[in-house]
Amino acid sequence: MNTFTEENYLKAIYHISLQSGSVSTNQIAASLNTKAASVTDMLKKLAEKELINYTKYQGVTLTTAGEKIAICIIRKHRLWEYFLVEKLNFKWDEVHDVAEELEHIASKELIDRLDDFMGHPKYDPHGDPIPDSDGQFKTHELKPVSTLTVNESGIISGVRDHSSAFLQYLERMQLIIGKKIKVTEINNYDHSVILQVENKKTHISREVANNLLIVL
Amino acid sequence: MNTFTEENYLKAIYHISLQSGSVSTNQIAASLNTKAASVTDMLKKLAEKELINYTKYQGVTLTTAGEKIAICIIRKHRLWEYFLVEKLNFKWDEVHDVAEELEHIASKELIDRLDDFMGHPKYDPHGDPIPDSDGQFKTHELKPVSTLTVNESGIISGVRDHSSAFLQYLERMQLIIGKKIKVTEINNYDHSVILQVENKKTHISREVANNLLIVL
DNA sequence: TAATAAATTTAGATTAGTCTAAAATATTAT
DNA sequence: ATAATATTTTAGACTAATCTAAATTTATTA
Ligand SMILES: [Mn+2]
Ligand SMILES: [Mn+2]
Ligand SMILES: [Mn+2]
Ligand SMILES: [Mn+2]
Repeated sequence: MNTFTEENYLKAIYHISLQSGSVSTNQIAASLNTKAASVTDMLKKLAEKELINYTKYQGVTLTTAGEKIAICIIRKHRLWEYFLVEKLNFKWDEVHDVAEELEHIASKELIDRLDDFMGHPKYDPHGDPIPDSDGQFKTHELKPVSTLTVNESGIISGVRDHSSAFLQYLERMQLIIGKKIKVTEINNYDHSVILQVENKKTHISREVANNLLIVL
Repeated sequence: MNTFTEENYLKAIYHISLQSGSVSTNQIAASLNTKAASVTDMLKKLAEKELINYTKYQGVTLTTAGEKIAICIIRKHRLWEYFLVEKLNFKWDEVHDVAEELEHIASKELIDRLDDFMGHPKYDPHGDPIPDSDGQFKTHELKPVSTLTVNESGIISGVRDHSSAFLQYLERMQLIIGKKIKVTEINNYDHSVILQVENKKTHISREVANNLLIVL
């Protein structure tokens, strides 16, 4: 098996590659709060184990084996987050750090039974898809509220920023996964947006509109 | 906070001291499948942190702080075992190894909410008491079936041997926590015991009778 | 009490993961 | 194309946890 540290590197590489395509040493270092020199050392080890493709100075990609491990960790992370929110009544902004620990519990049996126990949820509390036992999951195409024009509407389905500050703000504003919203006005000057949410109007900044994701 | 390794040492010291009173370097090494030299190194570190009282060649005892940590780990271990059996349908012989990992998840909030979720169970699946949030727990006085005489009875309430071989055997024989048993006969030659369990008779060896615990 | 055996500690190495500082390579801008 | 800058890798050192082998201390037993 792999160490916690190796698992965290694989997960970081997976997440970065989803956004930027290629994955650089510095990106990994930033994402794991470590130094580039440490990353280089670990990349050599992961390449040795054939979990990544690595050529000096050229960045890395996951091998099939590496990606499988990364997705398995992400499955565990998101299932535990779902458990914490749905069964133990944690708030959606409180679960990430505990899930960072729980995701490294090895037992596959455990996570599959937990999945059964909760009825095979498809999305975690932040709207991110939960891979199934075989690592399969579908990404629904999400777009930021900021891409909508006046009178367009959608259903809140995810967040781009996972920070607890942002999550707490959304909860306070009742901008919660599953709610239907409609854009009633866009401010010409600062691009802030006024939303119709149920029977209330809510005014959000451009930045919030950029980080709040919907499906049509 | 403490490392997993430190936590495992504290837990081992706690368990050994319950049985043998004093705790020697070799006992710890045996219990953790490591070498005496490694134990000595760790004892120095734990003494430095004031979690144990240690004088060279004299064995160790836990300080109040050390005992508090040990009990906290044991609470987590036993609550997770309860969760695995009661909520995820694991068998009682399958949960120990996973609990050995889960017990090191740090969050106190998590374990207290898990405790709430399950309704504050008092005993784990093997009959061992679960310390409450403040580390308090009561030990009911258990005695081995082998101490009973003919016609005495009791309720199965714990095991002395936690090996899966023994647990699987008990389950196969339907000798399960909570069942009432009565000694109907004791074999003079090999000290094996015949039990009345509900409407059936069950024949168990001296060794099993020694490792199966009851309350009167 | 002195010799022997057992338990424990020390000395010196090893491995995983990390760091800083310096060297090498790649990128960008003139 | 060359110089300046940014990125990445290497070199060398550190900590935590472990090991084996040797030295020391304690316990046993003659
Ligand atoms: Mn998360
Ligand atoms: Mn999430
Ligand atoms: Mn156990
Ligand atoms: Mn148990």
